[in-house]
Amino acid sequence: MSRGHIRVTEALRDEACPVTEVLDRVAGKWSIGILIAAAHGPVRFTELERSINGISRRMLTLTLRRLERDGLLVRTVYPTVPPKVEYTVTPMARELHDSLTGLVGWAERHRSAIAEARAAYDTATEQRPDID
Amino acid sequence: MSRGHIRVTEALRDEACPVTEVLDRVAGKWSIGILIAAAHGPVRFTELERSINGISRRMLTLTLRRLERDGLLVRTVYPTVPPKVEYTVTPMARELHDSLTGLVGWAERHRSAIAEARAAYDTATEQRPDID
DNA sequence: CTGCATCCTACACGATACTG
DNA sequence: CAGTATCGTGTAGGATGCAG
Repeated sequence: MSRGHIRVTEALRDEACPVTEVLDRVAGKWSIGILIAAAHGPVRFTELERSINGISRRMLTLTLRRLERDGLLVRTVYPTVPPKVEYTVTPMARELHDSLTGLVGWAERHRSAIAEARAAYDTATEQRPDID
Repeated sequence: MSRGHIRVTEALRDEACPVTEVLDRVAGKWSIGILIAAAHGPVRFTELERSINGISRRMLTLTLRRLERDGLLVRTVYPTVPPKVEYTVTPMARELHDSLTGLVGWAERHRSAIAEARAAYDTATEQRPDID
């Protein structure tokens, strides 16, 4: 698929908005989980697949590739008979770790509060369709 | 046990995916920008629209609604002749601020490094056997 | 074991126009 | 000023199957 001109657009947008830039890299449903799981040391493909609950093989591969492309992960292939591949976080990605765990910790602390806020909002927002 | 890092991944899995939860809330192209922009005090709709470069009115509204629903923003309407609406971050959202600015700061520090990593990766990947 | 190819659906997002 | 309504696009992500 040739998307050369698309890259230009992306580059322009990234220049304009550093905030968007963060999200484009760390966004995705599984990026943070992978980065945290790999933060402590080299992790194998299957190891990630098992530890990250709910991820499909396809998304694991795609996310891994994108993180590798952005220089957040290093992929090491051992040409053994059963293939062995290890993913290691780069120093750059390691700098992200604190913010990432901060995010996760925040989510854990406020999970119930958020659920309540949602329920309250939805209840208050529920309009009766038949108000004549 | 010599494989202590396994415990971390297991912990991640046991959490019923708080990671996904964070992203579901903070994800979206504009959430972080809005939360940071509103962190210093009440912000009006148009004020946000002007300060966040590139956001459409529709996405601003949608993101605002979602953040409000999750209890991260409080929406205050002043029934004046020209409508006035202010959005204020909740204490819960304020706790996120450090992690958020951490992310943005990280992005700014490593922007060029990431761009280089991307270019290098793409160059190494575009080894086309035959050129059309 | 570690992927890639293909098909498909959901939804995030943008553009535009209209409104109290 | 602060939205809502509608339409169209791209793409993230899931399911499944094949391969080195």
